[in-house]
Amino acid sequence: MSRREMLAEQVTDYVLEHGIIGLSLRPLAAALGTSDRMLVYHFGTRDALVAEAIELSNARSVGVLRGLRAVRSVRAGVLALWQVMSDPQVDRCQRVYAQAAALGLLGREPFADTVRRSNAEWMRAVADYLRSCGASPGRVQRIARLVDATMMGLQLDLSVEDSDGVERAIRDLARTAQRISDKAA
Amino acid sequence: MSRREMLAEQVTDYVLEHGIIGLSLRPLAAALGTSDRMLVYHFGTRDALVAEAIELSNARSVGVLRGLRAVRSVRAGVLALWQVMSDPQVDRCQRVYAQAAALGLLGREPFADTVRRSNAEWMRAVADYLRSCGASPGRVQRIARLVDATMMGLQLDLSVEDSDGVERAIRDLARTAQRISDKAA
DNA sequence: CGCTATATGTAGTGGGTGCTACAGTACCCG
DNA sequence: CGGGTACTGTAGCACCCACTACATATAGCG
Repeated sequence: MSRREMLAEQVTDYVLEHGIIGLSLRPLAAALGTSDRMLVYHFGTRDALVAEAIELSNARSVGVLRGLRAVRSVRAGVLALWQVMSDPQVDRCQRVYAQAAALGLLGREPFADTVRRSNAEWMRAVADYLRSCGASPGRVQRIARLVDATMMGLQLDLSVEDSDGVERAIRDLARTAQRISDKAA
Repeated sequence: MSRREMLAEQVTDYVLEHGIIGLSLRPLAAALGTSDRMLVYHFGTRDALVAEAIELSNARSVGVLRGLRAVRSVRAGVLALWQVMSDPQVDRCQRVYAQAAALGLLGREPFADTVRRSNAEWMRAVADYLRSCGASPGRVQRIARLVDATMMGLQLDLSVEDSDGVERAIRDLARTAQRISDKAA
């Protein structure tokens, strides 16, 4: 494992903890026991660093999701998915993704491609998992999109207020997903 | 209309255009034809300015929603809601909200209360609208939460990639909302 | 040994940041 | 007219930013 790779992992840890929005090199470097000089040396640019951290963060959450074993129904699969999303590891990754999306929203940052690719990979993993739970192959994309969007929105809500209606919403979502998979539109 | 109020409106316009994430006083002031000196004079602090812009932005989108006339069914109401959310005016407000939430996600900014209140007000407006469309009063909160979260997630998705599955997801959501309203859980 | 590539420390540059001190100006009320 | 109040321009402070120039250390390899 090269020095650069090690640093990239550490940077990702830091980013998962502190977010990417106000990230600046000097505090980051200090927390890692190195200097901004080194970060720029290894990664070339702050933006490149952040992009790499986003990719690694996404890879981690995809990894967790890929390791999830299938359950018997789509409905149960959605509930299992929500548990994964609530796992602190994955949760933090999703929040980084939300920040990246929020930053990209107004086209300010040049990470559009990175975020797009990460999201596509994540969506693929979600769809694959739901398929392995028995979701209709012809409708799994449609289900995955609905499930992913709703969970993202609920997570945003959760960070704003600890709302109790979230569990209920997840159950509604799970039932809907099951229904879409079962019968024709 | 006091000078301060006029400035606040202009600031809100600017924020809806440029977001709140990297907002800095000098470019903002320049765009408004004034100076950072003035902004600080009228609002006291950059953070206070941003908080006020968030509130005004939210007030605008709530205003649009409150002006929406009821339709005959929950299902149609959800579709109408999505149209409102897709309106550039409201869309931008929601994006500002997403940015605020993303900022608040990791507790970095002191706007937690502002965002919380704004969100509560918005959720109330959504619930009121759905109720006026005939949603079961006992379940309207539950429906509103699901609808709002899903739409927020879909909007985030839309900003990342112009995904075509979104309309489909909205229709699925509308049908689900109708079903929840109609029959017991 | 010497040479080269990788890694690191020191110090700095130019620029942007929020915010302030101070000195006004314009206007309304008495 | 005099005096307060609302507003504005100029200049600057102290700080943080990403990034760089330059010198240096260390290690592998012939």
